[in-house]
Amino acid sequence: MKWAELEENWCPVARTLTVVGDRWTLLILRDCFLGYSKFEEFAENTGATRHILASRLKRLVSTGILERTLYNERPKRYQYVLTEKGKEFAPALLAFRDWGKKHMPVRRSVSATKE
Amino acid sequence: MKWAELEENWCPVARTLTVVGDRWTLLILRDCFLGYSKFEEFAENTGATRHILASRLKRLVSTGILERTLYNERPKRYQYVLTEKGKEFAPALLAFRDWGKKHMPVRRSVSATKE
DNA sequence: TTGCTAAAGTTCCAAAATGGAACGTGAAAG
DNA sequence: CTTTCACGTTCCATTTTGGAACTTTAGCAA
Repeated sequence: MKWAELEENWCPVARTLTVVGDRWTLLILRDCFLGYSKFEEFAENTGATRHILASRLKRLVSTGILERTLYNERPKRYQYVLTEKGKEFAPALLAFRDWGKKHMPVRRSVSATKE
Repeated sequence: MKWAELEENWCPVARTLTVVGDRWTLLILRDCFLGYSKFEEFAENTGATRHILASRLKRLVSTGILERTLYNERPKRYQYVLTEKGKEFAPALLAFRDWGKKHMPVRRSVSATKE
């Protein structure tokens, strides 16, 4: 089954997944809620390759979840900000966060200092 | 970046995505909440191939979200049911549902009768 | 005016994941 | 015997992804 077909699914969960049903998109949105808005910031914070990042941002913009706006004229620099539609995704992200906090503890036992 | 690395991410959203961050896993969970529990039911309702379905179910069981139990002795038949950990994913699924209902309307204009 | 840096992408290719269909298994039913 | 059912597994071609290098536009420094 292809992505496109899922868009017409009777189930709203399935349709939602056509936009955020992959490994990186939700991490980009998380960054947006944390106040980040630039390509380089997303690249660094999410760990997604620039390649994938570019395609995900395109999709988020084309679906009206993010808006791409100019923040510097010369040279042209763009930033991505949440639209109202995007902001309304907050409850889902919070639910993921809460569930993860409770049920997905970080394995790595003690220390955060390298080893 | 690999899946495994995301498991140790500081962010609970990222860690949650290591389990449900793909196209099909959430649809399987949706089915579980709708009362389905069998391999064939998931295959039919989600549209995932049996191949992928088997691997996703394995992951959901290994992460303690679903439990695989025998419901028929001979021949051996198994079913998958939500654990407490799995049931607590409900808020996330509901958030996806609500967002999808509001922001991802089904495109196909009228008729449901084929064309 | 040559060189370095920065932001935002794009391009290329090998590696990994996925889709689809066929096959395997154990047991009941016709 | 032959089908059917439920639950997977296997195989291979197609897609998607990861990673690194490259591109473009322009400011700033030497």
